[in-house]
Amino acid sequence: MDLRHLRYFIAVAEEENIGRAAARLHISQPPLTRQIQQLEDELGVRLFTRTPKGMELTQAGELFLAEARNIRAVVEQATERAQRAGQGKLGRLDVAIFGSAILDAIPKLLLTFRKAYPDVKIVLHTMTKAEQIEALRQRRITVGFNRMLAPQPDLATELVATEPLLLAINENHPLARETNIPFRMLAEHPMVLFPTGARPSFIDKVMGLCQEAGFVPKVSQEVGDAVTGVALVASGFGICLVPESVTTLTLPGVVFRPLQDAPAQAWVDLSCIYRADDQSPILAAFLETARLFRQHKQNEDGAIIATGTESWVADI
Amino acid sequence: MDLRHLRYFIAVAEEENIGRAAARLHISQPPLTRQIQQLEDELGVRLFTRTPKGMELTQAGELFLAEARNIRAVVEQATERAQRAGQGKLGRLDVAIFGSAILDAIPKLLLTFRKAYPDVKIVLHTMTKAEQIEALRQRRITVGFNRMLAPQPDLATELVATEPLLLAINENHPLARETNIPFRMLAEHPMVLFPTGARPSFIDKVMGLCQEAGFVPKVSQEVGDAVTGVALVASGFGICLVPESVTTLTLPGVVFRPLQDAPAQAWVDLSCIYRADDQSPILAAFLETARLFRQHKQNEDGAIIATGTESWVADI
DNA sequence: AACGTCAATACCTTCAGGGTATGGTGTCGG
DNA sequence: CCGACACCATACCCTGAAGGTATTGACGTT
Repeated sequence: MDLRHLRYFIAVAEEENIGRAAARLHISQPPLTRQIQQLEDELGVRLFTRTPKGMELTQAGELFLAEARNIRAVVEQATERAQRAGQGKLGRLDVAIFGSAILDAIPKLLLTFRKAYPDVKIVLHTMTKAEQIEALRQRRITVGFNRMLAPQPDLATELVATEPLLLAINENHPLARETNIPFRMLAEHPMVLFPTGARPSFIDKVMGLCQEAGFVPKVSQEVGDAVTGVALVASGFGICLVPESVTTLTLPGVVFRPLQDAPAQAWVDLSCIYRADDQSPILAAFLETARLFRQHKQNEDGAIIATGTESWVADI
Repeated sequence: MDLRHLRYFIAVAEEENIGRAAARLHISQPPLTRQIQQLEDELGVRLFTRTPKGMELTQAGELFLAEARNIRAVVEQATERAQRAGQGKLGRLDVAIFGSAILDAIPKLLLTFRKAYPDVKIVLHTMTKAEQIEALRQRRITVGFNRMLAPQPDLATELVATEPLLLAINENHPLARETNIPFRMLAEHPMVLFPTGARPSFIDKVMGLCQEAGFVPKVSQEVGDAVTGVALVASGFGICLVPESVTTLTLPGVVFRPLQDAPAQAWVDLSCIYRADDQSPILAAFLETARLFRQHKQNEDGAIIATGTESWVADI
């Protein structure tokens, strides 16, 4: 049996007349007669009673008509779903994020993507950088978010956002009196660094910047993530350099200050990482969304920094 | 797209290798390659990524595999259901019965049929003889049960059961003292007749028998159906000839007596009636069941009459 | 009786599906 | 580094099934 047989059968059942059905199907009458006979033979069932007026469905035919229509609908739906999946509009995207990445850019990007591709199910996984790379290789995730990604032969990265570094200080800290803090002033104060774990990491970024500014920072404590770092600042452990997005996290006693005279590299990247060989249309769609998102964000950046500055003023 | 494409696609998806899939499908590898390409072209979607190890499903392919399996199952089920419907094993049978027909043979026959064809939905309609004929012509019912059916050009009948006539008498009636009542003794006693309505009917049967026995019955009352007739007997309105199956209906004060010297025709038929042009396999199956049922019943008849007689003895 | 309207049959034609042979590409062991 | 191997893809031929035209057969209608 063939889908053609079903199409023909439905036409004949609806027209109750082979000639008219044949016209509707744009074929001539005899082949249609034959196809119907074939279908009946194959099923071993009379689907029609032939009357001088035309073709009339038997009970079995009546039942099979309902089934045939159902099959037609199911097939149509299947092709349509496959096509949408092929365009990345339907399916599942497994995304890994690291601890404090939920703070700003990523949720907005995910929201944008979900708006554009509402039938793609986004599954979030929290993983460290090393876990993300491992999971990508095992195809357990499609894309991961991280900072400071070392290039990998089989993985590609895409820059999602760049953020300036801010200084998190306890409000009672001497530096908190300053509005704009020259970068070299950091040399004198114990500093909380993060994250421990896989290198290269944000720690290396900070160390590099200090080195460039001509000093080696006093390390007060190394911690696992930004949230813990800011928490230690709140308890008076020292100062801590953090990406701007961490400011969405407010802890009592902590204030954020921009850096003056900071080296040009005092910006930190947020990238996403994915398999270089992944041709999945969903990934392609996601990366495209990320690209658009970043452009959009850059256009807004002036505004963000302006309002940001205002809020620091208000903070003082 | 074709069911063949789906079959091939499923095979390739399962084997993850065109060569093996081709072997499984008993075709050679190149045509299978082509069919898969065709399917992909038609859908406009890559279903597989070609690796040096073989064929690997894409996300869209994964989804389409599930759909394809579903379609395969639906098609299988549809053909199977159509076949069963063609054998009369699936569908609906609209049956008409008359008032007191529920008393004996019909429910047993319907039960037998339902046991043999459990997926045929039996819908019961209560109709008079005239209504049944009308409903058959309009195809609102498939088969009707009745007695005394006059032959119709477009309708056929099938004898389902023959039953002897018994006499229903009030226990205080003088005849109740007799065990075997000669038929001619009925001449002297007022009689309840039924059913009123369409002729020929059971009334004509009774009148004919009396005429043959050489008398004209004294009519006490004409009523609509056997149940009412027996009820009148219970109230002392007179005697009433009834088919044997009515004895399943016990009313206080009513006893049933066999007839002695009854004419050979003192049996009444229960037949079913159906469209002569109805080719429905369900009807055929039902008529076949009715035939078997009747043969079976005839074989048992001796026993039934015997126990019947015993129960008359017990009744006295 | 003649005509009209169906479906069914006979016979031809075409093209899609299947076969064989071969090419192209990546992986693996020597 | 190279040949052997395992894949899939391509080229080309062949057969059979689907479609076309012409006609028959069955049945109602005028």
